[in-house]
Amino acid sequence: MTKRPTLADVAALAGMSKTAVSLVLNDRPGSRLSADAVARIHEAARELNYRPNPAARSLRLGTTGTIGFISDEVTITRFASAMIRGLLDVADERDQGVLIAETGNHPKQLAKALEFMIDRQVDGIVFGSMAARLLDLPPLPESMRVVTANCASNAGDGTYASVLPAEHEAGRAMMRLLLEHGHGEGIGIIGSAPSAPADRRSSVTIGARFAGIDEALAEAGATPVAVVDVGSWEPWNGYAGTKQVLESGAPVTALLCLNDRVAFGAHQALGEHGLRVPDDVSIASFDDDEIASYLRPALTTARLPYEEMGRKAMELVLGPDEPGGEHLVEMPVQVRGSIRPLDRSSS
Amino acid sequence: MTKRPTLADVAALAGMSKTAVSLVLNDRPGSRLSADAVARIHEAARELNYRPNPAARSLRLGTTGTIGFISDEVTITRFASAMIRGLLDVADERDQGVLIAETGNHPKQLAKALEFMIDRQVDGIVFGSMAARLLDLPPLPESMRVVTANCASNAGDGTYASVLPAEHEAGRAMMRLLLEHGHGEGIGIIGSAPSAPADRRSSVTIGARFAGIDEALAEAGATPVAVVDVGSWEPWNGYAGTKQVLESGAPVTALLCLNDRVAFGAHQALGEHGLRVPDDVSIASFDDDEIASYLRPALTTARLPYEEMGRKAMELVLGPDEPGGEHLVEMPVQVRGSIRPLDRSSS
DNA sequence: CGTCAGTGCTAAAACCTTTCAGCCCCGAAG
DNA sequence: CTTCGGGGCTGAAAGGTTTTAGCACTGACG
Repeated sequence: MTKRPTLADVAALAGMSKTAVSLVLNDRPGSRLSADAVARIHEAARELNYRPNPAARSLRLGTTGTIGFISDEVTITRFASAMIRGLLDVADERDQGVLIAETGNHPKQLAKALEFMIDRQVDGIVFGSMAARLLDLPPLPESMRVVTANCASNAGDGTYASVLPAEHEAGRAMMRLLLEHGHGEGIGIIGSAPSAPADRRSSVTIGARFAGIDEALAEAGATPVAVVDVGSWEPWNGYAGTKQVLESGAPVTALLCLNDRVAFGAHQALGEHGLRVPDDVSIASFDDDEIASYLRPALTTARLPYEEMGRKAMELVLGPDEPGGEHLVEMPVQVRGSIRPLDRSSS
Repeated sequence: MTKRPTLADVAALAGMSKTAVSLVLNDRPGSRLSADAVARIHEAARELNYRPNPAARSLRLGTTGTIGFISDEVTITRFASAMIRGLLDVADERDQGVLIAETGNHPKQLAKALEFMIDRQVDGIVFGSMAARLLDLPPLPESMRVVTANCASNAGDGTYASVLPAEHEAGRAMMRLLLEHGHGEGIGIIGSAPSAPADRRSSVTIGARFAGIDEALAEAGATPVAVVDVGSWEPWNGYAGTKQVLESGAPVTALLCLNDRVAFGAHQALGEHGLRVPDDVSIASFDDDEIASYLRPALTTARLPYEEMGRKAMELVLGPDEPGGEHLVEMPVQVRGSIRPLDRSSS
């Protein structure tokens, strides 16, 4: 193991100039070298197992074949890690590298990560977020390609492309599913309504989810028999909120939980009250978290399409066109055992 | 936004040579420049907001300030993603970048990722794995610093440092915990024994966990009243395995589950049999997975220290000394509500 | 006065690519 | 016989940094 072969080594072996080798290896159109020369160069490169030095290339070209991924906590927490899978898949297909950094929501960390990426001359940046928040981005170099995944940016002029889950559709679809199963008279909703629907900073998308739910209700002329605000969407809050509904005596036949963890808590509370899923109460929720499939019966839930958002974001940032606009990714409904048609006789 | 300032720009502004600027900015020991010159250079650099070009530096130095992280599925799946948190934390503290790639266990992908990292001249590589397997690594450049996290490599000569969870200790500790709570006469173990303890390729560490469990049993002269092999450690298998134990009529007072997902299934099976945790049956397990804290009562479990392993691995690869040897990271026991002392009267 | 040791600083090479500008030669057209 | 065009190829510069070797000067010492 001596030293990596360089362009000059290949040139020497092939008996040609560095220019010729570079031209051939990058098969530059318009450069006319004899077929013989081309063959000799390829042969020499193969023989030396030549691989170009990316640092030198970057220096000359100002381009790196690397995309930066900056997120609040995507890489770091388990919930959204599928997003990385999507990003990496696409990057790998196109032989691009991915440089990652996490900010933990500290603006200072964000600035540092950004500086780092720009210094390294990444060809583009994907910003990811766990909760679909509005991101405060400092001004970036004109030429930098930027896509935000599961979040939007403060650049209100639509400068940056954003990839978001189609929450409106999903909210509508889940509620309709419940209605179609005959639960119109006994629907409970577990999970807080967004405190200020216009507060895009805390969540860009949850408002849309609620709008979809409301739309489905309005279309059917139905009203929930219970709506409980549980604060943060954690299992213990779902448990408490559901308990509260049950103790109030509201005649629920189905629960729409705002995420799977809340649904998990609801499941526990139902169990303790001697109610069975789905025989006594149906449950529908959102996210398709890991636990959704662990429950017995497994949860019917609308999947947050992290992997697809990651793919889409990387495709946009690598794509031929300047990225821009809002891209919605479908939230597929995973139909499992937690919903059943309401027995007419019991109404 | 014109062009990034270069060393030459700083030199011109300070009225000094590029050499002087480089010397000062890297405060090279032994270079004697006048205090005045040093001040002028710093001032100029600050004024232009100069930041060195990493590509140029890499080209010259052959070093990149970047560590590669290659794993089978760590980044991609949720279970071990805390490992990345540890890696990134340390990297960030030391201003290092992290380049990631996933192999999905395909040797071809591994080769590609490796080639990529070597081309980019990363300063070191951390190999991670979800399941503590034995990794097949192709030969690497002599100078490359390598650490494996939650896995070992085939380089049997101990060339590469490895960071592993202290499974033996943890196995022993969990079993002792159960014994100390008076469950010596009624312990059931849910989860397969490793089919071939010597098969380091499928798991380098699970053997040690079982050895620890056995050691604690032997020390106390106790024998489990039931041991059930459930195949893969998933909730549904834990459920089935536990059901089998209960139906066999074995007088279990405590269940040691080989991971939290199995424990989750066990919890469900106990519930369906009208048994309560921990009043009727105690549960202990391993991993400290997300769901361990969702259960009611929450699970007492020995944590798989992914984050700490990530930290340790990055520290080793960045550390001053050539990494080497095996580094065990403690698996702390998270004591929660799922275990209670056995009522003497019931024995 | 010559030498010597510091002190303060710099020119230029090296790292490896890509690319602009241009060289030489040959055959064809004027 | 010149001019021209094009085919086949190359020299050298540029990109931004680090580092080696060494220059010019001053003051002290023999």
